[in-house]
Amino acid sequence: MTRQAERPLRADARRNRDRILAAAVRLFAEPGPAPTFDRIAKEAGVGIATLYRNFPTREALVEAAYRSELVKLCDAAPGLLASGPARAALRAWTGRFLDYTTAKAGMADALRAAIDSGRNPYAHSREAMLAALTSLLTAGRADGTLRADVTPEDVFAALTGVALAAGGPDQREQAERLLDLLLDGLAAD
Amino acid sequence: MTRQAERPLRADARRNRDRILAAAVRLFAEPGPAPTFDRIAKEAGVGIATLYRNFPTREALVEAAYRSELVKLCDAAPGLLASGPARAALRAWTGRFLDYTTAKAGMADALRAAIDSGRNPYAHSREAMLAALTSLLTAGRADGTLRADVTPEDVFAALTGVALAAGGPDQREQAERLLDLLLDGLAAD
DNA sequence: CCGCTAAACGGAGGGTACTCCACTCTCGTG
DNA sequence: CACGAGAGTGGAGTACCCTCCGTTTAGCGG
Repeated sequence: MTRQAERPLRADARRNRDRILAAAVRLFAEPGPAPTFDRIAKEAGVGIATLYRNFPTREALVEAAYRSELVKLCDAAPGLLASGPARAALRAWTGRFLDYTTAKAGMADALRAAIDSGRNPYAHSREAMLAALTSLLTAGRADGTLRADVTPEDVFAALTGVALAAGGPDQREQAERLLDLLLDGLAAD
Repeated sequence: MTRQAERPLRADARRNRDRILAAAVRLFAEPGPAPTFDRIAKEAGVGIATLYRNFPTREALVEAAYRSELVKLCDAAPGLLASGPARAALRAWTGRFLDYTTAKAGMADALRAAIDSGRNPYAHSREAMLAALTSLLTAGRADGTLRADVTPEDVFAALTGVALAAGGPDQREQAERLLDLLLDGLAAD
């Protein structure tokens, strides 16, 4: 049940998928509780089963709906590295990660699913995040400010944990402190 | 809608509550997927609304069902402190925390709810955990091995984040590494 | 162009969480 | 002991997630 990039979709299926994503982006941007799948399907003009076929879980839909913001987040790493020391760049990037995960309802839970990348719908998000973290960690190791024995996977899991445990609107200060704590743990001795 | 300790329950309500908890403990111990609320109510011999009145969410039921194990976990802190340095005691305790949160389905999510202690059903769990962490952190500060500027609340959130992000059965090694990382961040400079 | 195949469709129905409200029963007071 | 008030009850119904399966339609090959 992997639809992404394994086989070309029929034209009608492609159209429906795009319509679902457009509807989801629209509805997710509205204030208030998360829209039901039924509502998203109606907004897209497709049946409920079509929605599920394209996006088997809510996490998969959230991840796909915010793919462009994910790309922006990951693309920010080189610029941050160019404008300051690696450790500061990593800390800034983690703040942006928190912005990303907490700005949209359900994003932290989507990342939780992404940690277990056996679920193929998330492979793209996972790989992009790991690539960004790899560049940041590599630079920090090279300049001697970050330890060499922590993997991008572990940092990704730690960041997701922060987002899950302290991702609420009134928890931002706590989340920032947890990021500082993580960075302290990542510091080279 | 706070039932715990604010007003004595009628005898029949007390009995029903106890039966629900006994049924939940029994059913949670069975292998396989988490039991439905309907099943738990039937097992307890009460109506579904009675189950909800006593435990408004699944997290509340999980928390109450495993209260005794929570007590054991929190009671372990003094013994750990008596048998070794504070930092090692804290690390050992965090490992037990992970045992607690990952041994039972839904426990990490219950803790996620406990972080926001505005939800009164969780106040007991939260206070007990914070008390244990306070004793561990205080000892570490006194012997100079742990930094003084991190609160028990932040450590609790960080631990819950680890459990949420890396709490699966095949993620134990990663979770242990994240705990090590957290302890490194907590170390005094 | 036509026929065929299988990809894709969507509404109905089942599962589960959750709430409503008419009814029952405990407990406190006289 | 009797009575009344309100705490407590539970089955039916609602909301939402999710899947099944008969039907439709795109696209390929002759």
